Amino acid sequence: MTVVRVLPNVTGLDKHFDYLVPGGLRQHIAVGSIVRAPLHGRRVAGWVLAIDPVDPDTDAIPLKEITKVTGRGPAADLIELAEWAALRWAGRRRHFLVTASPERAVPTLPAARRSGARPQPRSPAATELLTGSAGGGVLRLPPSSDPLPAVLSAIALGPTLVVVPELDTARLLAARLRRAGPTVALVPDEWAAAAGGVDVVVGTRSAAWAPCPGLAAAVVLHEHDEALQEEASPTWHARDVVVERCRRAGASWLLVSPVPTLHALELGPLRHPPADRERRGWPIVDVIDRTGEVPWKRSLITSELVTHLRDHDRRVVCVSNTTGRARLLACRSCRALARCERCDAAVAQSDQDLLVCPRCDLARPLACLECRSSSFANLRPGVTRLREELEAAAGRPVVAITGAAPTGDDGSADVFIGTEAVLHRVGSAHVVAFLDLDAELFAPRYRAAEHALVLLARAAAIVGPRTRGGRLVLQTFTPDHEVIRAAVLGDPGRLVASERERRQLLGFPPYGALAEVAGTGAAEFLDTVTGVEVGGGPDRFVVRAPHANQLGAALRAGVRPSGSRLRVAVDPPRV
DNA sequence: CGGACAAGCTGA
DNA sequence: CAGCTTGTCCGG
Repeated sequence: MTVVRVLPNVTGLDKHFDYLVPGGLRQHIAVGSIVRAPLHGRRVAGWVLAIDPVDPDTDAIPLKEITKVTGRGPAADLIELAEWAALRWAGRRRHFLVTASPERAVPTLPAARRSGARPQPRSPAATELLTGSAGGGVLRLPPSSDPLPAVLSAIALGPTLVVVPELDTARLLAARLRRAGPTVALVPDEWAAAAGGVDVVVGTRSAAWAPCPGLAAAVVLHEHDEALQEEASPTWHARDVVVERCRRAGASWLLVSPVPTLHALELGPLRHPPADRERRGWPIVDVIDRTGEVPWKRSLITSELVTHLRDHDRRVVCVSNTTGRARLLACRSCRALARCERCDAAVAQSDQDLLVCPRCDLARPLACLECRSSSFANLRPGVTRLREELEAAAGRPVVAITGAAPTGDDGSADVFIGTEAVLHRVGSAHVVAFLDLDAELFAPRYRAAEHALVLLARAAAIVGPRTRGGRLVLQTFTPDHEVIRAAVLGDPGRLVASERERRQLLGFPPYGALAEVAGTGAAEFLDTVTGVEVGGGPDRFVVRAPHANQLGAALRAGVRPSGSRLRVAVDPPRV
């Protein structure tokens, strides 16, 4: 009788078990199939990792039988990719296989839908990268330019996967592609159609794991966007999964962004339009040098800004980052209010990314007590007061927009103030003003400069190119900063050389691997991890190794002490 | 993870 | 010593 190796879909259990397959079920089973099987007195779902495994380490044990075949799951190549990702990000295979599986059972696949005609490639630069000897590359396009030609260049090669950071972008792109001719599956909703076979599979981060039989090419749009990385552990990044998947499949890949990350530039060659054309795609940048301000008269609302605010024909978006000054926080995953573990008071976020209790001064790492998530919503930022001041200066209504509030651009005002979330909520404006860009430029994170340029690129997409009057206003005490020069010249490449040198010198990613280990039992756990350099502590450690794969493997080989509640984040977005 | 089973604590 | 909690082990 056939034997299958099954990985149970059970949290906290990363072991596989062998089962017998009753004759009637054999024909419905393939590697990746989702089955039900008895385990320790219950019935659990799981994935078939292998059929008739060559190393049945289980000779002595009487095997039980599979109960049922639920349906299709991730194809064999994705099962292997999950194995790789589990090592790379020190996670469990289960996490990745859940992401790669349909939300509801798919007993049978629909027939393939492929349009006979392939689109003409529309972007010579994209085609060059996709068909080059490196297998792929990075395409830098100015902020508001249309990526569709590059996507069509990929589709011309065969079945294509397209990953974008946001669901709205995915929906829009899917609709545009359908109009252009190719057959499209928007995942996760159309997982079955994608698995059956279409010309293009489109989706957000999780689409890196979507089925795409015959994969010939993959495109990641907005490669710089943080949403491409999973916030919860394992903190995998869609860019890296897509590139590894393509390498294994012999497919081509393309990373598109106005401001590609150093991580992307390490993966393959870069192409971009001629300097003058790229620059025309960026907005006008007004740098407001605040170094001349009288210290006791400092205000975030400068006279230059007031000029824009008083021009009632202009929509103005103001960005003020309140990092380190949040008064009230709630967990983004479980919605619990961040409270002090000793006295239960609501805690504030300090400048050092600690949760600090205003009542008893106890500090702890940025992690939810309920669910260990480190992502918090800022419920009471300092933006409220700024809104009133702006309104007085502008003489018209000003709407405050923060990450937590469900408000957006409802048409009731043409001036907005908010944290960087405002850049996601307002679709278009004439001017975006960064009231205190230095807070971004000098944030205590190794990726601060890169992130600041990402914000400027996002703002640039909101106001549009200089040829249509788009304008950024940057208030700063460091007008010669490389990030500002890059924006002024419309040349993101200006930041790359200095940033690369700095990171190489300090061994920061991508020229070295970093992980953050926090939670109870972290110290004991790290005692069992070998071949890495450990710093920080006592409740939050930074772990380093020369290469990401090495770091992930070392962390996964570590022994978690009983009762430990660890959060392991490889390549954490902010350190 | 969650069921099984052992060991520890409590009260009549 | 039944009845309950707490902890550790392990699954095919």
